[in-house]
Amino acid sequence: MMQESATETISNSSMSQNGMSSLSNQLDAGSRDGRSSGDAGSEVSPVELLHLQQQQALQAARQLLLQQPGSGLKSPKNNDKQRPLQVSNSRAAHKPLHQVFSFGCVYVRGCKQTGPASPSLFFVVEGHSESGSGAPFPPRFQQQQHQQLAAQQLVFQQQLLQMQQLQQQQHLLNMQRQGLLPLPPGQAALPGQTLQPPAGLSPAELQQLWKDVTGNHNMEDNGMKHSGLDLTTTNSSSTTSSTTSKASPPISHHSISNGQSSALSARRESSLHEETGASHSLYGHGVCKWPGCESICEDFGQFLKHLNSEHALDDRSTAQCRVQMQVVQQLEIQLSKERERLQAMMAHLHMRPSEPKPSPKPLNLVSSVTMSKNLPSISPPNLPQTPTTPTAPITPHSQMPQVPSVLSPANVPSAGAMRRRHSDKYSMPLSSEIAPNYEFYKNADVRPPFTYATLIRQAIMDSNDMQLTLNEIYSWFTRTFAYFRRNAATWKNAVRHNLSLHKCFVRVENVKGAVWTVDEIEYQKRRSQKITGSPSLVKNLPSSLGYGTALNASLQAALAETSLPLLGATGLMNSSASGLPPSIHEDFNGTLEYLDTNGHSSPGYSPPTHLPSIHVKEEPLNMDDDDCPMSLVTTANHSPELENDRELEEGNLSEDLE
DNA sequence: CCCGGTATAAACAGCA
DNA sequence: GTGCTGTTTATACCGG
Repeated sequence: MMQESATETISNSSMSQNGMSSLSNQLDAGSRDGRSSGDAGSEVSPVELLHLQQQQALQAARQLLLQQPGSGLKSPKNNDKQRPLQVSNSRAAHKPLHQVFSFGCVYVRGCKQTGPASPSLFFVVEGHSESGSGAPFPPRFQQQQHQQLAAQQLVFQQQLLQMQQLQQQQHLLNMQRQGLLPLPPGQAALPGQTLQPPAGLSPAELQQLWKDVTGNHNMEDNGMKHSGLDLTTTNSSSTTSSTTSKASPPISHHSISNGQSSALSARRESSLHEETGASHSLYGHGVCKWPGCESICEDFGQFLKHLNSEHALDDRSTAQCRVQMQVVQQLEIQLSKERERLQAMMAHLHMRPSEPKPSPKPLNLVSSVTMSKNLPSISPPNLPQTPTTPTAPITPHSQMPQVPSVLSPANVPSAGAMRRRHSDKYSMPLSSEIAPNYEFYKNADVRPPFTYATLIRQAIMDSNDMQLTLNEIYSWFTRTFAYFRRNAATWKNAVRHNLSLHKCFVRVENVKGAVWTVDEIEYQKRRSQKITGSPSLVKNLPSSLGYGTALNASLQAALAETSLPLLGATGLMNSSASGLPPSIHEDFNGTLEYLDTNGHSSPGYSPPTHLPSIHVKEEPLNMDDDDCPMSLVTTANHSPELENDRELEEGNLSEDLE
């Protein structure tokens, strides 16, 4: 089985993109069908109406902008010049989402409950698809199909909504990264809101939807507005090219953003939008939202003064900015993961019919998702913690397009097509990977995307006395991973090989015989060797720059956001940290610690360098509802997700990703 | 293309 | 002799 893994990996990885594309096409077609049927009744779809309205508003805003000297939009000519740029940005920001959108389906928490693993849903999808193609059905079946269709639409609508949220999040991220993110209040409620699906909504409803999504900030701000436009346009009229094309011209916030979030532009915005004193991403609710600042500014002007004086271009600001960049990166990674999950879900739903897989095991369904999630990228599957709670996010990384794509374990005799570990280098640490997927790996015959060394270390760390005999390590492997319940000779040999090979594994003679322990220093040494980039700056930031608590809170909040999917999953499965399956947490040093079901770390795992802040659940000081789209999530976050905090911090310390 | 890390396979030795 | 444990070597893949 191992023999073919290499070639399998190659072929799979090479196929992943294409496979995804084809899937996308299929799904796209499916969504088209669904939408076309819905829009067939009206000449102008609600979406189009809304789009037109938004277009008009945008045009008006553009006019205002064009009248502003030095606005970067001095002339239509300039405008044209910028268009490509804007489009480019837009593409960069939305491409993935668009990709997902093209599926006509969005990840929804609801899916976690019903789950993509729902055979009925799957059947519905299939039936719908066939219906779209004009496949004849018996009357009775048609009725049934109709009901199924409705159910399917509901699910898809929910997913679509989720998609919107995702897209918006990404958009916000981009904006934030560019320093011009006017984060409207109420955004935080986004993830949890039970908004009505775009499809079939009236223009008013859509407007309201967008308002809700943007926290009622809306059309005042070009950026947000455009964002909204993109959102609406993309999600609901991905097939109505005419409408979509109209959306491109607008001079979006991108233009402004590209011009930096200078005081000038901010002032411009302020003048543009009377009551938009808070149009600056760093200013909201009369408070400077610079990380760790929170200075109160009576008005926007004062804020600008404050900004220029207190947050001028210096080492500190630069460093803080750098940290913020990392936060954004984390968020983007998470977004990427979410996107992958969605794609995996869609892939699963669509592949399912063509793959008569009579596996009654819910896990298999999950497995399919997991494996297919690898399509475009990598990262280990973040699967449901329990077969009954198919929620955990798939954690693919767009940076790792080499991920082998395995449609499903059932299809791949050797689920271990992945010859190389993924998460080690590009994805989340083992802890965060395995923790949420604990049950999955335990039951699904999927090769864990971790190196043997990582797994061995985890096994040892997982023990009570931090030492295991070879046999116990074997047991841990088989106990923890279904994948290692076969081909014992192969992986056992590999385990032994790794134990001997890596200096980080130390053999200690015991009364009972020989046991293996982990030389953490050596292990970290190994890890650090793989680290790319200098962590020094970030590492020293909190102390040297006085970032302090606020920064930590910010990072944690961001990380909490990063764990949104996990959170969502967790939220469904557990109202609190308790009840979670054993989760492994990783601290700054990359050491893992297992949490018992009560969220308490097992004795002996507390790393010496453990930072208190890691475990401290702080309310993000600098993150109010305005700038934290997922603040609700953050607030609702629980200890299980804190691991992500640590991951981030760990990431900052460059000690995490192998 | 080179190099390092990793996975896999296998040979080999020591030991119970 | 057999099986387990541990070491070492060889080969191949992959990503930087």
